[in-house]
Amino acid sequence: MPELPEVETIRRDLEKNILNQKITKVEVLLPRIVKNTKANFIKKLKGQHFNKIDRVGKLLIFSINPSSLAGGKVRRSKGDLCMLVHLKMTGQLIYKENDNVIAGGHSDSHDPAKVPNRWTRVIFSFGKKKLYFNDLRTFGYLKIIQEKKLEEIKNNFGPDFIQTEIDFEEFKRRIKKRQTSIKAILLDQKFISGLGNIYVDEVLFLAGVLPHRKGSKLKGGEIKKIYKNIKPVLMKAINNRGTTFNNYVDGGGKTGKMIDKLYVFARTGKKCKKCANIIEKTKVAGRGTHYCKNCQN
DNA sequence: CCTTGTGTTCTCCG
DNA sequence: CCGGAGAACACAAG
Repeated sequence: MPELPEVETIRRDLEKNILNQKITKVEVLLPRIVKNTKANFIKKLKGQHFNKIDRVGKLLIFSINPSSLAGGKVRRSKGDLCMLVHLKMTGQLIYKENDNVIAGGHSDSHDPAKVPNRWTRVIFSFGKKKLYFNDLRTFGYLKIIQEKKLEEIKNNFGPDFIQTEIDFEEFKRRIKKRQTSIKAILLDQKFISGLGNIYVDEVLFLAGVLPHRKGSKLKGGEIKKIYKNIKPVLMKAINNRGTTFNNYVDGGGKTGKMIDKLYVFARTGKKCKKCANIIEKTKVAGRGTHYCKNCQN
């Protein structure tokens, strides 16, 4: 379940490795994963290069430039193209320096530690170097769009606490007028972007607020605690290269180190790290929700 | 059956 | 009846 810290970790890993390299081959193994047709997708990418990777919420934006400009001054115009990549729940972007073809040269391996494997959907080649897009449940997508459409797409995302300064009074005012649970509010990508199920539970634990509480009923002090904990939770997760709960790996195919540092998520039945109470699990906003009823009110 | 991020559709309420 | 908010559903596969 890649959320902001996992997507940001991948973004940074890929920026170090694939920028300004000519895309020599694009293989689409599962056509419906690319949003415009397979033929068009390949045509728009082949022979070009990526010169920048941005992120808005959990969405990655790869800028596409003609390879004749590789390494040179980046000049972008409205007609230029971008590739959007959303990992949804089980998408992966794994970069490999060497040709790491599995034994026998087949791509039907059931070993998730090897690429390509049976969940590999798209392969980008930069000469011998490869970037694999894997997706077990195939909710993720890759899509070529015009740069001028970006503004409209970005408008669907709220600020993310990492790239943007957020005014507390505005944050409080907007929470106060919502009649739904604070968990649903924090999961709402139009309100703030980047948080998913894991980090919403973590933020609410640290803020001492129960997830089912309605936004309108929260006290100013409680909203302040939520506000103050969002950035630290995300930064800590980025510094630990993300949470590998089941499927997530970084841009080099390695697991994250954040799972051991979580307070409540996936700790049902275990002792609270602050008060030794038992962590409980329930359902809020349709999602599995973990909390400590002693530390949260 | 359960799991989840997001887009779409349905329902409710004033 | 309208608009908007929120809830429910759809999606896929293990």
